Amino acid sequence: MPEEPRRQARGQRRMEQLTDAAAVVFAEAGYAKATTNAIAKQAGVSPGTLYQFFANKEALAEALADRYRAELKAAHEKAFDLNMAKLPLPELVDRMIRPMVEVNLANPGFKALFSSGDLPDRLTAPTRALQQAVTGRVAEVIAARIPDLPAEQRDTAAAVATQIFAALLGTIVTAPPADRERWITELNRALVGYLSPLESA
Amino acid sequence: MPEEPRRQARGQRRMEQLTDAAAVVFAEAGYAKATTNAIAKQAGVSPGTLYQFFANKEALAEALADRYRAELKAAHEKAFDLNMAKLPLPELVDRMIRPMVEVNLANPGFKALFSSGDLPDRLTAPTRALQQAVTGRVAEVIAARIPDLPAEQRDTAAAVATQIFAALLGTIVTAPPADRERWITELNRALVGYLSPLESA
Amino acid sequence: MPEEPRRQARGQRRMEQLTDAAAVVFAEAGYAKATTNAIAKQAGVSPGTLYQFFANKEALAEALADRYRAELKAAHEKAFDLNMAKLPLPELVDRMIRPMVEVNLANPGFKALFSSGDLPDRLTAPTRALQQAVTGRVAEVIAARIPDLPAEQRDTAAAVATQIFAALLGTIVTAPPADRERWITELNRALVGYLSPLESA
Amino acid sequence: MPEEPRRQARGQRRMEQLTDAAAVVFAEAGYAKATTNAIAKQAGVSPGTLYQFFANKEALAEALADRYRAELKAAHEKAFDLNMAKLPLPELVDRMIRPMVEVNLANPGFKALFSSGDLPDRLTAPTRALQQAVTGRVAEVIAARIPDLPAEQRDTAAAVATQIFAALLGTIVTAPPADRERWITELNRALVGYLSPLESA
DNA sequence: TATGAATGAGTGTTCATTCAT
DNA sequence: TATGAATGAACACTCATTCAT
Repeated sequence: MPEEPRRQARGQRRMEQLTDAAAVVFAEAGYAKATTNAIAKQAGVSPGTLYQFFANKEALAEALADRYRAELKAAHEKAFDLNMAKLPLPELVDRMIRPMVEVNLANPGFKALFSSGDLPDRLTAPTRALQQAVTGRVAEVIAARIPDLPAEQRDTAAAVATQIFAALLGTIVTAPPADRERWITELNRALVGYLSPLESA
Repeated sequence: MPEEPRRQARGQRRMEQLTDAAAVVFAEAGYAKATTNAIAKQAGVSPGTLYQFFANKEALAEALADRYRAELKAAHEKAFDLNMAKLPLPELVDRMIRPMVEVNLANPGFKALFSSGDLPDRLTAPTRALQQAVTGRVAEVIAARIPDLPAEQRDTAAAVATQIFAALLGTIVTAPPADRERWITELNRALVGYLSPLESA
Repeated sequence: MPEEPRRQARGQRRMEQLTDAAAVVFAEAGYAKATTNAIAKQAGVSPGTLYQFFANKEALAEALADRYRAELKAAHEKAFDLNMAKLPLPELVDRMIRPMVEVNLANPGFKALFSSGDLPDRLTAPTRALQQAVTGRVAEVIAARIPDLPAEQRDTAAAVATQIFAALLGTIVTAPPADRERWITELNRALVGYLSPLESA
Repeated sequence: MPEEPRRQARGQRRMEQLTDAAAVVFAEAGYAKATTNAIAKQAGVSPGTLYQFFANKEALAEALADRYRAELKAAHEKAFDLNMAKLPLPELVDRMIRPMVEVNLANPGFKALFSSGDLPDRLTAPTRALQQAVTGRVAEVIAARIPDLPAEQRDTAAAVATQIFAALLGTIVTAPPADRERWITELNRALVGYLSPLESA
């Protein structure tokens, strides 16, 4: 009797249902104002069921952040490999940026978790994890491009670049689609401007 | 008998007491989770008193934002004048940045209002006003330095610079004091990197 | 498994519990001073539960008014039919009045909703609905008894009769039981006195 | 030095100011929802001053009721004397009713105190006093007209008549001026209908 | 007398979370 | 597993009343 696997599969589906719903509600209301009851309803499920799978609102955010992390990673792996690290910097930056913007556009809840100043302390954890996933990836690319850069400088640069990216992401996503390209260009220029001096060091 | 002025003075003091308290509580809890009762208690005052001076939580935030705006302006005016616009860019940026960092360090609630993604819609107004005060100032300086730059490019640059600044502000303020200088340097490099290409256009 | 019906039944019971409690508290304190927390406590339930079933205090009053309307209708239908419209007027009036007085005596909150001057504007709606239910019934009876009476006169008479009734209801219900019959007689005389001239028109 | 009288005069004026203001606010908001601060503001006075003259909200209502009582009495005395008690009943009733309606129309707060179902228990006192002033006057007239009527019946009749009057007053005052005369007629018919059988007893 | 800032218990309402079914 | 009724502490805000000036 394949009871167990079936159950697990069902559970898996439920969890996705719920994180999907959370993404929608976080996107509409922001994390702080999102209510678990609203998320449950959006998932077509009772509040009790939600708590069967997630210990609390925060756990839901964490799961969502994990999912975004995975999606981000997949998008990057698909669009980017370390051989590209030697491309001209503006092009390299462009190739880094685009998939992230697309993941963002495709996932309305992303921004609520990725760039948010007003969260309860404990939620900073998943937010930070999400940011660090990006930072780590950026650090890798920098390492591939400028192998001689001391680790500390490299990590600092990656952190700063990520923060610049996070800051402008909101503007890009919120902007009318027609303006989006312009803001992406600005983001590119900002990152190139910041990173290029490192290469000649 | 200076009855009236005395009373007004008392009212003035109370309002400061309350915005002070709001700053503390916003800093600790963020705007969304800050409670008016907590603010009143922090001010050593009953909730009713708070509402004698401020119509609601939002009004408190607005008043606080106004105060920060004024303080920012004063700090800038003291430390900076447009003659400096012709200094070497890194130095210019440094002179712009430092007073803002100091105002921030001195005002724990600043960040909660200045860089916050998760606010009720209506609060976006004071937040935006605060950001725009900065953006405007930056635009002025750019205009003084690169008079031929088209207005649109100038405003875009000012907006982007402000957002980069806002993004790194958190890191600077949160960082252990020993690391602060390092982060300020990075912020400087980021801004210089972004802005310098404009000069040769 | 009769899960669903059982749940619904429970919900139904809760709603009755809550309207019962509201009736008691409205009766004791009047609508304006009645607090939802007091109603919840009277129902032996937490405030949150109250709001699971009723969107707000007003909704509770509306439900209560509806219930009274239904009870009134039932009482009338049981004790009265239009064939009686041809009885001698005093007897007819008596048969109209008695069931209403009884419903009133049995429902302590009735008066608070039926005859109340000091309600928030929006609550006037259920109050008015309740009064109009009575007015409508009275108009029907008048129509059956005096078919030739122009509609406008009939409706005016019904409205006035209802108001006379509402005015004396308080006295009747408040009076010591021993005096009640006396006041009912007076109410009867008042209504007969007002209505009888219409018959000879 | 005429200090004392001047002071008293000033106090008198203040009290009038305040009862005037209370009348306005009661009329607009009803007794329950009227706030003492609103009354003070309407009087152009601070809340503290209000409490210098009136122990509480209720005392204000009492004073207002007293004033209305006096005004009513004056109006009646001006328009009516006991010789009229022998007029045909409809005319007599008309002469009783009109001045009261006029006082009502001229005093927007009257209704809030005279016919109000939803008041805190203790306020019932002034309301009742107001109603009893009317009842007493009606009883006098009945006594003059039907001297042989036993006191108990007379008082009952006066009470009932007053309540009928109170009930329809709201309709009359609220109605569009064009309809007012019609409602006054109905009130007259109701009272005549109720009272005329007493005469032939 | 007059002021108006101050009080604080209390209001209607919300929501993360639990638990009997 | 799933339900959804139930919880209750907490929230933003109000207002009759007091009191230092």
